[in-house]
Amino acid sequence: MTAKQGKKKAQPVTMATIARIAGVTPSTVSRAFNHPELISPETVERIMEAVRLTGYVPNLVAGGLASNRSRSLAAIVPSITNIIYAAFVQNFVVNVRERGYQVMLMESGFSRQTEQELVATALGRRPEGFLLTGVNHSNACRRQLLAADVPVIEAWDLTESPIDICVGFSHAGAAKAAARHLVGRGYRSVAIATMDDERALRRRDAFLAELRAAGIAHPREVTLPGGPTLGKGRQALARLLAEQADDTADTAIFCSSDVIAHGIMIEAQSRGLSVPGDLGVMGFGDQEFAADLNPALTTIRIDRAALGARAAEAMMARIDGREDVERRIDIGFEVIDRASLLAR
Amino acid sequence: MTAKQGKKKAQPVTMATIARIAGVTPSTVSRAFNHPELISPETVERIMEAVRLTGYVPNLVAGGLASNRSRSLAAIVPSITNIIYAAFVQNFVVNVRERGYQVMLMESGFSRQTEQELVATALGRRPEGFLLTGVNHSNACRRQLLAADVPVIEAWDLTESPIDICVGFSHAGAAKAAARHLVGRGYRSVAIATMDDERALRRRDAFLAELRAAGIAHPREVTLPGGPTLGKGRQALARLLAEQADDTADTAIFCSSDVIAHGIMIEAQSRGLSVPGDLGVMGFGDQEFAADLNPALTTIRIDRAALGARAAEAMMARIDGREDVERRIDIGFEVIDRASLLAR
DNA sequence: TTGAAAGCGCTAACAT
DNA sequence: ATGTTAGCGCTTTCAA
Repeated sequence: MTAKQGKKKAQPVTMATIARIAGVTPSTVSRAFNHPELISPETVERIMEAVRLTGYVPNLVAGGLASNRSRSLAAIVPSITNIIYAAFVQNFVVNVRERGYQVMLMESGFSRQTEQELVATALGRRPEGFLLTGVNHSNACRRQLLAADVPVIEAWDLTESPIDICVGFSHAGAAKAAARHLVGRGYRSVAIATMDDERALRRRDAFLAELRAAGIAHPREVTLPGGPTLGKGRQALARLLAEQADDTADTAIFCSSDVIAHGIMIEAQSRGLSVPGDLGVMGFGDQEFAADLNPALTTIRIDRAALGARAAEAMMARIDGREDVERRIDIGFEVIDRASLLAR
Repeated sequence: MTAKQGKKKAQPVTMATIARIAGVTPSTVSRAFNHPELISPETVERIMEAVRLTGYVPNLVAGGLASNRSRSLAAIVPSITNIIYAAFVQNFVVNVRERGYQVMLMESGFSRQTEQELVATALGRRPEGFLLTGVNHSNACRRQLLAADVPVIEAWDLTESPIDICVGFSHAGAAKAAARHLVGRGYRSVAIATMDDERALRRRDAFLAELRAAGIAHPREVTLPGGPTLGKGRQALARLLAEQADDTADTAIFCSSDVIAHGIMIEAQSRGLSVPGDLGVMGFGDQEFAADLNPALTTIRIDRAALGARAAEAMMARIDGREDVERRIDIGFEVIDRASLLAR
């Protein structure tokens, strides 16, 4: 509108524009934004006035190039549509935003290969740090990350040898706690319905081992590929029932996800089986809906908000150059005892 | 490792490094990446060899500054943890990725004020386009977007006067279709359980109007604040029942979300009410779980994958400078008839 | 098909 | 407290 000289294209307002209007040099404008304490209040005010006047928005990509600080972070999760990861990453995003960081969110689909490709792509934008899911990455991926020499937070899992920092909980520990809880409830016939992703399988192994240790002989098992859905939960029970049609009584099923547990409860209901009367069900994750099911679902709570917040905190600490950061942050888990198991 | 001269900090490999190794100038390297057809195959090969050797990753922020093309897009959705929006945006992301675009995903929490702040922040990174949710934005927001002079896709809703392009469906139309479906099924006693976000309220209004037109006098109504949860669905039925304890028979409830519908089904079950026998339930969205409920949920399907894909398509068309793009893309909706209503 | 040169919009020593 | 001066790592005319 106010294009002077009627030039073809309205030339964009840059820091130089602001400097001219405020009667200072660009460096002063830059300082007014980044280190206002170095500039006299009056000058800052004049500059801000010019900013208001023009609607100037500092170009962060230019700034990033000059300062070698992109103020961006890369986050790679297995799935954005899985609320488990969405809630976690959301908390991470909110926490780093407060510090002026923008996150580029990417989805690996549980594939190490994809993860690696995403890391490579992300690297092009020079993020100042990476948030990864899990601790199992391809060698190429680790190599690239190491070469980039930026903080790397591995979330959702714990390892003795993180790339940089890991924040999560012991999947084996959680699964063992589940097994003990079931055994403690008096269940001697136990089954497991599990997704086939790495962490779920790790839980399965620990769960089975703990059962064996408790003298429970032949736990039934059904593995479900891909992401958890109600439909897969229903199938899981259907399959389990097909295998041992006669006696489900006194059986409890541990699921790798609350969603699967929920599906099992629906299938049970549709077959006239009562939970927990005819069948005990235990979930994993303590999603929002777990307490609202009927019966309310016994499950294992993972504090996803804390996970995101701690990851953000660790990331910021590293970016600030602090070396005193814990390299292995355990957020723990908690067995949440509700009504979907028999109390004996 | 191979830091020559034992200098303090291993200086990063840039385009100049590659140029030196390949025996060409930086401009040739740049062309090899962006316009390989202008370069002799042998030269390209030598350059790629140097890239492999060094693990060079082009700096997109420098490139973006030089070319004034950030190859990034901003997307603002009300909530990332609501699967409805997550699925939509996921499809958008996947589709623009294929074209080399990275998206910065932000969450407005259904607040116009927040949305505007996010737009302002995003602008600093000079995205080449914006994906917004809904068609209702603050004036400041519209102004900024207009000033930025980039493509803006407004999704999930349709309007006669989009900022640039809108892709969505008629919420009024969908709600009316729901009302007609219920009336067609013979329901004369109808209730609505709705969230309080803008689009849900728009559906409610249209739903109520259509009922009125059909001569249905006093539909009961319960409004639920915030995001949809199973718990809120349960509460909704509890409240409805508290108001008309005597006769729920022959009543159908239309919900603004499948999740609410699901909660209502759970509450009904816990009270010994049969669906659809004692109570009809209709959802909205056709989420993945809807078909797996017991009874399967009658609902209105919104093709979220198509929504994301069409939005991406429109965005890319605009970025390519095509002017022939439809400004108002209707993806429609579909009544999905399942078992949660009585068939009379 | 390739090179030379001039910037993109900003930041960060180094001066003053 | 502010100005000067070099870049940051790339792209893109314009030449050759």
